[in-house]
Amino acid sequence: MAISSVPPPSRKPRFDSPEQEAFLNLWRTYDCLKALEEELFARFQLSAQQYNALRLLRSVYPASIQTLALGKLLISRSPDTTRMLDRLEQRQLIIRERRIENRRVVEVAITKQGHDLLDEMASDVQAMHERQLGHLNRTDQQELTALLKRVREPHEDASCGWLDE
Amino acid sequence: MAISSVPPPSRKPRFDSPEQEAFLNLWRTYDCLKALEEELFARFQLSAQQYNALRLLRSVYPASIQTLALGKLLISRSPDTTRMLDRLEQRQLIIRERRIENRRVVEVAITKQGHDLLDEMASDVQAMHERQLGHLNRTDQQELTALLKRVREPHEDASCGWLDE
DNA sequence: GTCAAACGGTTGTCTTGACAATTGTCGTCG
DNA sequence: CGACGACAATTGTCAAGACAACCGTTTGAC
Repeated sequence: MAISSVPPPSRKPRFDSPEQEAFLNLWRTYDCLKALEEELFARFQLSAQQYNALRLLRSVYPASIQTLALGKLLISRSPDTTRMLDRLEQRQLIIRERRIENRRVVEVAITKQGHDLLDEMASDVQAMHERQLGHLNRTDQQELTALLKRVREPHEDASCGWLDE
Repeated sequence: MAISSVPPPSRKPRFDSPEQEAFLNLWRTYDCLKALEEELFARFQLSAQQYNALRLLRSVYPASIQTLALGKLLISRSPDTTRMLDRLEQRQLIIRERRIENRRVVEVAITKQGHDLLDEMASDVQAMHERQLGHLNRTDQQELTALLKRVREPHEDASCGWLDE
């Protein structure tokens, strides 16, 4: 089979359906904003997931939370919570402790160093979010958030419930 | 440092800013819909990126396209186009051919088998998109798409221009 | 012509995510 | 008490993604 190298003769429709167009735009937009995130987090040697884990741990501080419960709270389901926490523990940003009364569960909490790191990052994170979405006015932001929630609504009960609210 | 195991004393605000709330919703929603995609594509032993590559190749058929140009058209930037195409070529879904007049460039095109696979998947893909976003009416879909485009607008020129339109 | 820079793609290497099986622990039922 | 199933977490393994260095090729300057 030979390959012709003439320019595209007739541009076919870009999307097969409006649903596909919406989803591909969602994907593309997420990917676009994610790049801004990662650029920032990389400077602190963190992944977005790790940052969110720290953020969640701070939100329950001074209490702690079980490993699997934390995993469910994370934005994207990650079956690999253990190893992600390993890396955070190595840097002493979190502390893990096996319960005495139930040795199956491991409680996770953020440390002083973890708090300090979040504080150190705070202003940069705020600036990054400003770059990401600051050009939308408050109304549009709320509308976007509302639309996204409605997109998830029929799926929440299935595999992707969000317990962080 | 001891870990207290009492329930959270006072729920802290879930988000640091409306921008963060919007972005985390975007992330979560993308992740949620992606799960539906992957469930489908896995049945055909494809990744979402590979499916989109095939879709793009079909859209320029019978012409072909250069490797790097295809990489730029893909939804999320992947520096690893070569190996992804390797897998597609092994299954004879695409064909690659080094140009004679410029031996640097490699032209990529979809094959008969590639077309057949897309045809075979078509109805399932349509049904999946229906499940993803079918519960939004046409107006809301368009509004979501429009909002997402406006989100990307100031970033397009930077690292994430979308050439597929 | 010859050399150097730019280009297109490929390969190596390391980290990260995905899925499955395993370990250790607890509750419970016989 | 002892065995079994359920549960929380960990570990093993493999495929994907990220980043950078590396060919082969072409172009252009001199």
